[in-house]
Amino acid sequence: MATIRSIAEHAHVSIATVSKVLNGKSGVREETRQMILNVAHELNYRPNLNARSLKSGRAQTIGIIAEDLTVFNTPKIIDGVAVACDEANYHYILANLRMFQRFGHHQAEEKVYTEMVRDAVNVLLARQVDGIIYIGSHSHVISYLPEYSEVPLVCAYCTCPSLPSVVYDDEKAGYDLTEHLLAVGASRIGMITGPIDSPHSSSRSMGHMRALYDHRIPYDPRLTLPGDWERDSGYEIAGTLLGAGVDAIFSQNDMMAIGVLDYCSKAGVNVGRDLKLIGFDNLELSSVSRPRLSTVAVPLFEIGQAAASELLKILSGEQALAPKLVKLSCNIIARESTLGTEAPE
Amino acid sequence: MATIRSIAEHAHVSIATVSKVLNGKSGVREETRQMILNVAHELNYRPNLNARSLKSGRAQTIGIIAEDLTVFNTPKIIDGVAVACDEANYHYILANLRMFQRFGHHQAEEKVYTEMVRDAVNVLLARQVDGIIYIGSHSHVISYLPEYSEVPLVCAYCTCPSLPSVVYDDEKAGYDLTEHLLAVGASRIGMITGPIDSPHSSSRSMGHMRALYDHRIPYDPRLTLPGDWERDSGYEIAGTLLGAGVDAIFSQNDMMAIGVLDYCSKAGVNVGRDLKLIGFDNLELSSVSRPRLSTVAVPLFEIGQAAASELLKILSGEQALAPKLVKLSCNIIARESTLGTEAPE
DNA sequence: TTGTAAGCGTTATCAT
DNA sequence: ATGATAACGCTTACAA
Repeated sequence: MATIRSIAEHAHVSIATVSKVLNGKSGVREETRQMILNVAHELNYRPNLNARSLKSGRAQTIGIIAEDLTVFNTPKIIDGVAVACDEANYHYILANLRMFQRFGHHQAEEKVYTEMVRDAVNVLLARQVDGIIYIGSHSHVISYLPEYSEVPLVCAYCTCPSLPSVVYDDEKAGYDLTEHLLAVGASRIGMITGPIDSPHSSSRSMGHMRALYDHRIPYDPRLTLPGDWERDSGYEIAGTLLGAGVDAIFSQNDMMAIGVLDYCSKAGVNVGRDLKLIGFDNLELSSVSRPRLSTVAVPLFEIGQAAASELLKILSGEQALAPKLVKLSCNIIARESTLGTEAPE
Repeated sequence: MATIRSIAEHAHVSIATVSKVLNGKSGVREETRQMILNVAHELNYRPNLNARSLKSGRAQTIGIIAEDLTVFNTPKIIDGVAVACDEANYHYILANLRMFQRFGHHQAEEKVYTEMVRDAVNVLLARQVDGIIYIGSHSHVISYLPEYSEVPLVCAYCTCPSLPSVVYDDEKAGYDLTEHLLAVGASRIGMITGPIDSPHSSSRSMGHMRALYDHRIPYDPRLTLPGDWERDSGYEIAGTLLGAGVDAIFSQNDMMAIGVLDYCSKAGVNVGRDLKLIGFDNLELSSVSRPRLSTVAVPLFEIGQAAASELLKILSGEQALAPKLVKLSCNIIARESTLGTEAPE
């Protein structure tokens, strides 16, 4: 590999001059400058970033810790981080905890997590990253992040009370989607929530109720039933809700909404016309069901971008490292299940 | 950050001694050794990997170039690479080309790709990676990889004629799945291929025909119809094939198989009993359709692992860098669409 | 405008 | 057994 020194030799100048040229510093005759540039190009010179970082103390690199790369949200978040990094001329190094691959849905002991995270942080730190972004595999509160790491840390798609965190806004999504339901003519809306202890559920429900209130529609609590995020619970609750005479259902995730679709297809309910249905998550599945499912898209890419830009701002000194919660809005994806089938087959 | 020097000071020894201890070299008194280890631990010492790589010339790091991180296969392949790296005590750096995000399905000009790849290689090389794994976003032949990069290069999920490449075995999958269809009682099998110029299609079809031949079943070419990978083509061709009296359909991807399911549900054909149906790709979708779709799972994780292990072998000198094609077997995922519904709702 | 030289954190050679 | 020192490729005062 060509080094700054070999260029200096070929160009018959000192390494300092080469360095200046390569770093775009002034104080070099244009002629010399061109000559050096030519030589560098001929030699196919590529700076050794490790050496540069060693010298300058800044690696222009951030670390990304992903709880699990194979969970469907993660790649898009990383994509967002990557774009923000590119724009800021930063690099990134990835560390994959493989939590889901390792433990599945089972919670391992907290200290196992703590250890895994600590190891990952150490590896990243050993590589001299200037900061770290932690990407949760689902939206939860993280308690096992190092209280104080030597570099700033930002959470994406999860929150840590002591850190800047970027998440999406469940409450607003619940509000917006309810307005959408009302806009397409719903007047009696049933809701299938997740398990009662889910913070997602309570926020989404809150948004729903607030939207109803703002539209002067009384909220009937009997029309809200808890599911377990799985398809079957959607199926069962759909029956109950339909029996109670709802003309719309807000299913708090797509999987349960698919269950609702199952029920309706069996019961001969025309979803989109007789029943307005909306899910949450924008699974690929939702664009493929019949009818296509209206749903809520979580701004994954944007979460990544925002997390990176928070971190970059901290690194540039533009902003202090302080607890902070950035909430990004979700997008309502309106499809046939609320709009109706324009062109029936 | 604690350095080797600060440890030396605290321990009242020279940095050379510290280095020896930290690298497990002999020639240090056990007492001194323990003392240094203690100090290092107290100071929370972490070696500066960049400095180490600068000095030693080896970074113990490979680069991963992903054509597009958000394409569904990619994360699992990376996961495989990551595990292999961890085991070998290597690190990895990711570069994401975002091809699909940038161009969608449109092919950009070849020189655009060439440039993107060259840039990515340069970035990785600037970070002193010892080798590179190139992950295609779909299985294709790559022509735009640098003829000669300064480090070894291995392709995963795509092939490059001049490089070691790890892919899955379409032909064998076609063979195996046909045997599965025969095993569950099929005797007249229709096949929906992709576009005629797709190499996947020809390999899968070849495997299919070979399996029929081996089982002494005459291949009826009129039962093979080309689709376009999309759902609608599955729907249409299903009608034709069913009209021709097939009792099984091999749809060369899941999406078209879903189209077949659409048709059958409309036509009142009981898939799993009256018609055996198998897809290809193991999309999440396939486990959620009704009936659940039998399909072929591509060994993504294993491809990543194998690619990494090829590269690692080359790096260790255990193997020379030479063109080579590693083909991994796919798994048949048998579900209700070929096994029938054991417990109908 | 150009060059000299120190030093970033390591490793490794060669003295002591 | 231990330590002094050069070198890896680079940046950056400072000197010329």
